[in-house]
Amino acid sequence: MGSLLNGKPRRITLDDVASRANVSAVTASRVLRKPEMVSADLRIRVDRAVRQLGYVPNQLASALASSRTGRIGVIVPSLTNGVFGDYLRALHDVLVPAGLQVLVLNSHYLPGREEKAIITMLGQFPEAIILAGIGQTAQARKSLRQSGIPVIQTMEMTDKPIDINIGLSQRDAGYAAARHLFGLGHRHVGQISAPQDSRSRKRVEGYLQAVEEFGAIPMMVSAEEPSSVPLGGTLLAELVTRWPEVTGVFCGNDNLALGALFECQRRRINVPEEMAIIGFNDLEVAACSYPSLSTIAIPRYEMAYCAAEIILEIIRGQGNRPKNRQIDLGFRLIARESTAGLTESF
Amino acid sequence: MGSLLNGKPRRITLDDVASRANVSAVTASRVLRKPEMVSADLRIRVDRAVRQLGYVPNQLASALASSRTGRIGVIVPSLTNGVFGDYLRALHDVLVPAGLQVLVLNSHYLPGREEKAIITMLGQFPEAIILAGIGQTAQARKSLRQSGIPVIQTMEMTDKPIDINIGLSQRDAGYAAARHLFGLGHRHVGQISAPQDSRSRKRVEGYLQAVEEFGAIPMMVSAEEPSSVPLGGTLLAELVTRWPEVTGVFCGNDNLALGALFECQRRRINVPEEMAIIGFNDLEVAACSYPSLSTIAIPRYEMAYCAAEIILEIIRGQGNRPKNRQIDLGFRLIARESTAGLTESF
DNA sequence: TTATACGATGAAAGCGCTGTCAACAACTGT
DNA sequence: ACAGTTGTTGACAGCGCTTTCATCGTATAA
Repeated sequence: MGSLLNGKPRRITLDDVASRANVSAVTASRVLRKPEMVSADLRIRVDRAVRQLGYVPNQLASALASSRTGRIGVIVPSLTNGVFGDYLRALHDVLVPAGLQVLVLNSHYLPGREEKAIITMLGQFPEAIILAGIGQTAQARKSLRQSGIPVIQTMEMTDKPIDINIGLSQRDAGYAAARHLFGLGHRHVGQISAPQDSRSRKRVEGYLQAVEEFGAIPMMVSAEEPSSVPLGGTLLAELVTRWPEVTGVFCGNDNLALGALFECQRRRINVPEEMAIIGFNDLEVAACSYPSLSTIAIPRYEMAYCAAEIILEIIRGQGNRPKNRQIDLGFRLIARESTAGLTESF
Repeated sequence: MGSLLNGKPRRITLDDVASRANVSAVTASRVLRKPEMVSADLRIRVDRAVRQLGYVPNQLASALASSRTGRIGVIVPSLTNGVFGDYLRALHDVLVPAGLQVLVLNSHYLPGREEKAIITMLGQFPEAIILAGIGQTAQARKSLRQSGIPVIQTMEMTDKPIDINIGLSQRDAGYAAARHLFGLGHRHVGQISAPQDSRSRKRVEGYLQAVEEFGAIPMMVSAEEPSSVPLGGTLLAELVTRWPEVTGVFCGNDNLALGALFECQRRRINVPEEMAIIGFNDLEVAACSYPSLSTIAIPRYEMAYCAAEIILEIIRGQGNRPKNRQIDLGFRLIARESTAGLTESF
């Protein structure tokens, strides 16, 4: 059994299975792809042969012959960000049971790398592509269009989707976060961010809108480096140094917010009494930190779920796109301890 | 009508390029794969045809014909865990510049899903496979052996590697963490964990060894659910309820440690004065929390880097495995504020 | 000059699988 | 009993590319 000795272990092919089961290769193939088309008797024989031989289908050959790769391409800007954990989970939840494979590539928040990732991905012949954000390069958009496959842009809304767009208004969400702080009575509300992507910038726009609406002065600090917990601390330090009067801060995301919280603790600034903090995304940690973090919950699982279902529908059906190509899934403000104290005045 | 997806324009193939350049398909292929074998004249003609037609090679067909896919399979138990972020980065850093593709699958810490992932992966014909951990199912091990490709198990050591093993002794590392607490003078050292994988269990073994060595009583709380920050809080609460005398806790990983820290803050238990906390992995957040978290740093980047280089060597060379198939990269104890105070007594 | 080596090129043969369609058996209703 | 139907199965022809291996012209040695 399993002799590792002989020099060239030829791979088990469908033909091997077929001859072992005394059927034709086509039938063996059908047992694997469309079992309902084969009689029970043969099905059992083939299944047994597959098991005995340890046959593993060659997906390359299968894809080449059928021009269906069963692959869905996904490009996200980060794998470690908790947001994309839930996002990818939703994709798997829908796509894997449907017999599709999810291919993930990481763009590292860089449009250039996203473009490369898209090209690479297209070379794999995915049957659809799901992207995070709407900021693809012109070249990338062109390649995507040319490919003819369904393309879903997620996480934010756009008026000119490449194909289909599922998201939320990041600007409105940013506005809601800032307005929450102003509504609590804060007059000096700061903003810290690591605006690597257009979504982050949209949130800042929302903040600025609120600032203007409440007749306040914008107080913003940002960094070009990737967002991280420690960066939140650094940025908060810079913020309170430049504007000591700040009593509330809207952080571009929950990691920054957590870092800001730690920095406040380190500096003996009480949260929320002396500094109210609101984050963005509603990562798991936001609910259990001390004090717990107020934040904006975005429907990341739902967006991905919805995207996956639409893809399924297009692939199963005749490739017809849904009537509605722009879907806004909204967001929710979650008020927790880090902005508690005063009652919101409206 | 073999076009991909709803009968759009036919894809440009190598034959199209060849006839446009007035050469044979073989020559066109060579221009792309082994340009030095083709005369300058033809090379230029083919290159021009490629550009004019916007030809993109079909990797499926190429791989099928040459039985070289240029793919390296990687299976990790989690994508969101920060540990695997660095791990995957190292893999990309080495493999992508070498012209290889990195295919990642997620096993969700379940041996059954890992087995499925391995089968799926093998169906893609990777030229090598990198695994996290050593706990593969018997079936998975068999398939891997049968495939004949290099297999590298990482993250922990084993006496019986499937092929090659790069890691560290999780048991020793767990022992070091627990011993650190005992060494600081703590007599009642607890342990919390979410032992989804064998690595986590090995760390607990190390803890138990230290407990015995210091003549202490084991005080352990664990949960079967996936590890998370909030779970750390829950487990710490359970720990101090069952053993109020506990003054130090070794957390199975940094997320649990962070949750434990928050729970201590919530309960007004001072860290480290009343409760020393040590985590595991040295995630980014451990260094910047307040108080900062002591932890065990594991060479996750190095392990992956090393694995990638070995693979490169095997693939480039004649498939010869390195002489040393078991590589222990060690670990480091990082003492920070969460275990500060007393001076370690040895 | 003739024999010989060599580099450049193309024809043919698959890689392992699936789509198509024809062949055939086992039914149905009249 | 017959044609008509339904359901199974297999032969064949590729999918787009690469890998032989044979061919050809030219440069080198004798």
